[in-house]
Amino acid sequence: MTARPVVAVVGPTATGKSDLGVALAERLDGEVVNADSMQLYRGMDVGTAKLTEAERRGVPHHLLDVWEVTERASVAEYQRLARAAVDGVLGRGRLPVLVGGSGLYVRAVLDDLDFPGTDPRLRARLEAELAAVGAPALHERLSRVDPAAARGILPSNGRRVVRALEVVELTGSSFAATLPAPAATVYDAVQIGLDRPAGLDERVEARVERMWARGLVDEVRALLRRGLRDGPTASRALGYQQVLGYLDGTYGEGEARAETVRATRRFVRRQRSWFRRDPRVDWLDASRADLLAAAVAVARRTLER
RNA sequence: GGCGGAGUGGCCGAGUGGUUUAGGCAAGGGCCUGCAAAGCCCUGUACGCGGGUUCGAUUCCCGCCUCCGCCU
Repeated sequence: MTARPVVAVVGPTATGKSDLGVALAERLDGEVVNADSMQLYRGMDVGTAKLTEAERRGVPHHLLDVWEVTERASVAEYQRLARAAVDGVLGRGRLPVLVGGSGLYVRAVLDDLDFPGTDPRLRARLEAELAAVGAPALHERLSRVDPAAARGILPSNGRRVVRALEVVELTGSSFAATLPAPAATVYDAVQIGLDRPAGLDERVEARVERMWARGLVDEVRALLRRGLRDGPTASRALGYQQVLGYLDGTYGEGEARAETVRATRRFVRRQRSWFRRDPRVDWLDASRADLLAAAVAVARRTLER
């Protein structure tokens, strides 16, 4: 058995990662650590397809419901929390099962990523400038102070230009604009990639239908009272964003639902493109009958080496 | 049957007698170190059919077909 084992279940949404995570934890004496950026929010349950208490079947779950919807998400903070959670599980002599489709979050836990700091005031200033002069102008400035970073970021991508400028101003040194090759791992991790080459579109549709049936609109109304609109991250989550649009009349309810389906499909494409390029991911077709056995086999093969 | 209008890439939808042949959506591909369910980038030579005019027709003319109105 390796020293610091972690089993990660990754891949696009609506493939059944959460269920597999629970099953794996049961079989391998594990505890689940969430790696889904939106399930970190308290009160975002039906829209994020968070497992219910019953569905967790007694398996401890970490890092669900830790942020208020008004808070801006932060990978760096997530990294601290998640590493602490994983280490806690290991300390109990159990197996951490990291489950989630947020690519950067998964990587922040498993790989040796170091996020330079941030400063709210500086960030606010840069964002104001972005709004005033536009992304290309800021990008030009970036190319003067940090040409390498500028080359790695498209002039149109305001968000990333702002972050790069922030890091440069804060640290006085250059912003490493590209990820290191996926190699430097902090844990002895297996990444099981779950996908459904056929039929995922239908599942996405069914999932959105279910979200509505289970009261997504009411959930959003409740979150509104807790400041959802002021949350820069939570208010943009799939489903939530569209219901907000419905509630203020931007579109009808049916339209909001259809738009949620479309946006989720686009999201699936982005998730695939993120996870596909990591050669360490072992892919399994989620529709196979012996999925759990296959996943257990993959986990054991890698961990008991 | 008559009159009028329309037929454009998967859908919507502009437009023009000829270097780069709109745009939007959908679809596909990609990027990614502090909002990542976010942000950003790339990819489609299509003009109903047959003739004609022309150096050249998606664009002009004729016929046909289909659709939509109105009339009989």
